[in-house]
Amino acid sequence: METRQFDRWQDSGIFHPEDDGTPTENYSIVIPPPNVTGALHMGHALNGSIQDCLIRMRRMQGRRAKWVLGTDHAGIATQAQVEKLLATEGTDRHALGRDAFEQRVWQWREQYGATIIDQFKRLGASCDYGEEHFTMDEQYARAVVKVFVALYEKGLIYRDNYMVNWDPGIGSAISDLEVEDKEVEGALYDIKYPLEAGGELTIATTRPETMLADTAIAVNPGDERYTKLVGTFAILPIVGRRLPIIADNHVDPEFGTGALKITPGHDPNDFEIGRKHGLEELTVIGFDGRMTADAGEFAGMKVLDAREAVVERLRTEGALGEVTPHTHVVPHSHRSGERIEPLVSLQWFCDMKQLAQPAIDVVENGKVRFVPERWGRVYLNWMNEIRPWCVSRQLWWGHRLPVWYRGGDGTPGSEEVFVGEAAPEGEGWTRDEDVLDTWFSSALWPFATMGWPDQTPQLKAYYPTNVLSTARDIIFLWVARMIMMGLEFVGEIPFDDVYIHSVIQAPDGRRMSKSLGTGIDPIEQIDEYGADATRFGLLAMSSAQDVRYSVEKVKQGSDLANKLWNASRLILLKVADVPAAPTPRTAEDRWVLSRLQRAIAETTERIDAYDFSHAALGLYEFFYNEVCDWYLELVKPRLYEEGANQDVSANLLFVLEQTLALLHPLMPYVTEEIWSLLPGDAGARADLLAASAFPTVDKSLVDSDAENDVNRLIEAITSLRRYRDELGVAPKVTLRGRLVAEGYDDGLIEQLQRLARVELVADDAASVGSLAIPGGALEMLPSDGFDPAAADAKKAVRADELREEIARVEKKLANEQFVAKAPEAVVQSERDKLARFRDELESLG
RNA sequence: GGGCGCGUAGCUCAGUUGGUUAGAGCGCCUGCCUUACAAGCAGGAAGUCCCCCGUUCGAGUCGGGGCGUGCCCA
Repeated sequence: METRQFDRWQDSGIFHPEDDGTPTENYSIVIPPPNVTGALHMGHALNGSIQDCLIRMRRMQGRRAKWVLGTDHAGIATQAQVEKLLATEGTDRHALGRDAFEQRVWQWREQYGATIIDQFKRLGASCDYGEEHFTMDEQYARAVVKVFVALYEKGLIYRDNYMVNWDPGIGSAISDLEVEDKEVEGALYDIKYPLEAGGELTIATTRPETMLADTAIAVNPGDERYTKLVGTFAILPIVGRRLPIIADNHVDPEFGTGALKITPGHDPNDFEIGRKHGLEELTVIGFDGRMTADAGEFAGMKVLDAREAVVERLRTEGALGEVTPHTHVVPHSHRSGERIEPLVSLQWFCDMKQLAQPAIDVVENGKVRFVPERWGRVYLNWMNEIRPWCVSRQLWWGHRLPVWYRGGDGTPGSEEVFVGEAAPEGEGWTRDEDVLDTWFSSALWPFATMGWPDQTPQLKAYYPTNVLSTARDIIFLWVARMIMMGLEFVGEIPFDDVYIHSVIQAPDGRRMSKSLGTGIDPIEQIDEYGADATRFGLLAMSSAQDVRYSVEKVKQGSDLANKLWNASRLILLKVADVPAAPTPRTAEDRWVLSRLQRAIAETTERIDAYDFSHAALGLYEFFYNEVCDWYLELVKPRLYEEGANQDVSANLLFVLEQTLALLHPLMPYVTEEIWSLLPGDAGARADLLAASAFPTVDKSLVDSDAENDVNRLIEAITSLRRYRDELGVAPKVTLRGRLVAEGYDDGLIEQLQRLARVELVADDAASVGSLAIPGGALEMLPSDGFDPAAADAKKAVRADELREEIARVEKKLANEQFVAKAPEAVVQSERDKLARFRDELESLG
């Protein structure tokens, strides 16, 4: 069923709107590009449901609705996958060579790159599948090069020897955002540094092996213990180098001994201090994660082995003090999981300060709006402290830097540099080996997918897009950079709204992750419960916070789908073949049409406000509790009439049709399927629900009086049912009673009798029980199956409750402050309440 | 260290600018194979709204403090 409907949508072309009109008239979303290596996870499934809900509603509202689809080449992740594959073949990328390796990656993409897109189709996502973008497409690559060159020419991209996060696992620098701090059980080693002037200075460190590259010792200028030492020298154990003792505010006097060894080549903080004080940057750890030749006897050792060896050597020299267990945070690569090695390296950086300012402005002035609002502040905090971005990666899979070098004396940095969109003229140029950070290209996604740098019709029709829907962990990686690049290169924000959706956690509250074994596969949920139920469930459980995965909500969705089927079966089986139209004749007709108007208004408002949970649950409530539980039951007598009632048929069809349309953005499949069964000109709907109009409120159908009347009827029926149940009256027994209440016309009285199984008679015999209903009371008359003793007991319980409530309200009204200060309406409602309780107590007799 | 959340029924969560007897789904209990649906229907029980103090006629909601818990940034 799902495949059939999906194909009908696809074939109809509605997913692919023309490149006409303006971005204001049109509605567009670019998908946050999923990783080409990836499979659909719960976050994608939720985000897909959200975006599809928005797109489908706008499309039904008559706008050109375009959902731009594609994937990200994900440099590191993809390269790692292919390298793993090569390893199983007993080879590696170096044996293959760069060109062959790149070909293998492309091959790999051909084979696996469509997985996630196929999975989006299963979800029912109405993306424009006619164009599938990829961050490594030829046209896209042009955009990337153009941006790089432009930023270089502006002086914002530059090459520098700077401390980077080196990931020895993949052999590349990575950005700050790809680094994750983890707590590690280590030790704090006290090392004694002899002082030139005599004596020694003990320094605590977690990384003794880096001492080989120490070039200073620092103390806090306010630390009186060391004031005398500033300006003097210490001797580095093992190596024998003279280390100046300097003063720097950065040193925490509370940590360790208050004196800090400074290793500018291997620690980010030390690097800053080193640059400030003009210290030498020595390197003893190499890019391969082993000690370099400058490490002397330790050369070639792995870092952790060198640590032990250095400690041992210090011990034999008598330079080792106490060693105490110590838990500290160590940066790890988000990519390979390995410990980050902070290394000074010649890399390409992008200075973000200048780009950030306009991107800060548009959020501050509300041009770009975050939902929920608080994420805007998170964005601004980060943007205000933005730091240079290391954009070069020592990988083979990605956009190669448009940079060429010539000459030089062999040391990096001494060459002639050329940056341009095409290779430079002349001999002897070699191109930079490195590629750009994947996120550099994803930052261009909202406009590069639309053909930029060409001024394409698509760009004119759909940029800026309306909303970017994504998870909060992507705010810095994507959202911020997309806004900066959009403003810089198109001169326009990339999207009006940024909707930050919930992160879905495992049912036990832990992170959903494959490695923890806490992941739940959305495709399995779709297999088990259907795409509609999965979508409904995800939307219903989403909120402004993180939420735990709740399979109950998915089941609720599947219950709703089931209910739609069954209710439709009843309707389609019984109605006359008439056009769907609102044709109110009775109170329940006016009631349901009025309730429908409220459902339309609420659903529209909620989706407009990205409140998907209430939109979903509100429609569930409307259809279950109002349409099925009451309207269908109320109209059954008319429906079962000989030859089917024309008015009720038209009404039922109208209500069903409108409900299907309201639900379509949330549950596209089942609604489309039922839609195709509705009687139309040819006895079945040939037109697609997906292309039909989204319901709008018809004010003439709003009828508060009818709502009141039927709500009162419902309350009366429910009260009587409860009363019967509490008194142990058998379900089939029809009671006898006398109605002593205002506001029930003949129609309502008939419904009350039927649905609560009571015969209302004009009999002035003494009552044997009394039940409060809206507008008065229902007095019970003796009848078979009715036990007056039970009724008396019940009456006593109720009377006690009432006396309690009356006392409470009386006390409230006796409070002069309350009567004087509370709004009149509140006071009046308390008075009404009191009157109602007193009446009811009275009626109990 | 700085920041942002969360704590309401057994579970997962709603709860508008403070104002009926605080809600839903699931689970639980009772009854019903009522001709759309037993994957259903009818009804029910169940809450010290984390704790303390304050503001207010009135606090789940606002303010302060505390406890517990999760995340982000440095």
